[in-house]
Amino acid sequence: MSRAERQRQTRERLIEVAAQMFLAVGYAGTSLDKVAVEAGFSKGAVYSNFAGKEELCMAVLDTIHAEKIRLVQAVFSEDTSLDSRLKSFVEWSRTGLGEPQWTALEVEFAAVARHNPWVASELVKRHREIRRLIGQLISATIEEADLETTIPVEHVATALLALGAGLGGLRALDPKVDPDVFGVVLAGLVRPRREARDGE
Amino acid sequence: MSRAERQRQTRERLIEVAAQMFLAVGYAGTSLDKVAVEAGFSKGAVYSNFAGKEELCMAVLDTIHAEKIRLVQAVFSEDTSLDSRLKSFVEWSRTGLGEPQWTALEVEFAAVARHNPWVASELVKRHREIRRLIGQLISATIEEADLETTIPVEHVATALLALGAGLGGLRALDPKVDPDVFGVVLAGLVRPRREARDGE
DNA sequence: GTCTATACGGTGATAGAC
DNA sequence: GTCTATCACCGTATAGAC
Repeated sequence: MSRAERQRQTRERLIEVAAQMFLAVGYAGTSLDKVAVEAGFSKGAVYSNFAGKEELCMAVLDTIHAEKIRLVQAVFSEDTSLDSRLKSFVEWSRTGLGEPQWTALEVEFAAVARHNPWVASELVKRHREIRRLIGQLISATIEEADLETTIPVEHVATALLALGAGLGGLRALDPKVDPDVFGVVLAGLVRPRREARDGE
Repeated sequence: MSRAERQRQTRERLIEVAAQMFLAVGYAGTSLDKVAVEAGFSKGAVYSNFAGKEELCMAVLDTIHAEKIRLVQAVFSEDTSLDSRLKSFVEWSRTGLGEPQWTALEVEFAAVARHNPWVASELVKRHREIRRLIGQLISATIEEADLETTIPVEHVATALLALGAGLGGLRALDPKVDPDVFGVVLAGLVRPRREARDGE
């Protein structure tokens, strides 16, 4: 028991340190040796707990994802008016969702996946799940708000995921890129629902 | 004279070979040694013609950018109906603009810029120029077509650039991601212009 | 079973010969 | 300008201590 507990702590400590480094200097810029030493271990400890650099980064991203999803769902579960919740979401999307360091890592790691089928398939799983989640949130929200999307909801979900990643990438390079673009585009893709259609 | 000509040929040959490799296996996956040998030179020749891996990749991207811009402008300069030109563009955007290998490289290289201020500033220059170009094309097109964007044109330009990069990244991983999302979102962001406004 | 120590192949980069 | 030799560094693999 104490054995398993210690390993869990080692694993978590490695993930914690790795997360800081990956976010600060990117995937390629992070060396496993520095991660291990900074965490108080040797490089071999990393390989005892993770199959390699890719798996470590995947574990890091998974903890970040869990946190992001938790936050989004918390925002949409607020017991306030719809307007208030949407405002909270848009406000949060500017900082938390588009966080350049995170999005840049996400996007850099996706490039790594091109050489590693395992990473690719794992990422695809997560992307599909996230798009499903986004679609659900949008569907529920626009229904409550008597809005409709100007394009199919699945397309909106894919577009928002891609837009978030792309914007984060741009903003990581150029701080002048307007972080509001995300919310503005989202607003541009919905319109008031016509309760009673004329011709149909 | 023959001297300068030979060096120009060496440089072009290196860029040509490097472009193939960068696109095929990505930035990190490409080694300068293999590029040099494949081109018929030694690694030192690369360093005689380029300051390093980053500059070589930047040169590769510049040739690709020039080609893409040439194609887009050719499409919009066609001497046909507006509908026909737009159709050409949307058709081309599905394959040429969203080409996963290219977008993935673009996005991977942007991650490199985080350690290299020179790369960062060069990329920012190009992004701003491209957004300016996109904005011009959109402005001219929607005016001719009596359309208007639902959000400011600058935002549309930024959004399309980000969306293209993000979608390319997603599609490089997951072929099932719908390539039409780009065109659909673009269509969702424009609407017929009201010639005579009521209230204002 | 975990972690340390060490070694290996390969990379980007540099210095010097031609 | 180009090539060869060399260096420092990284991810990975393995052997052995506890």
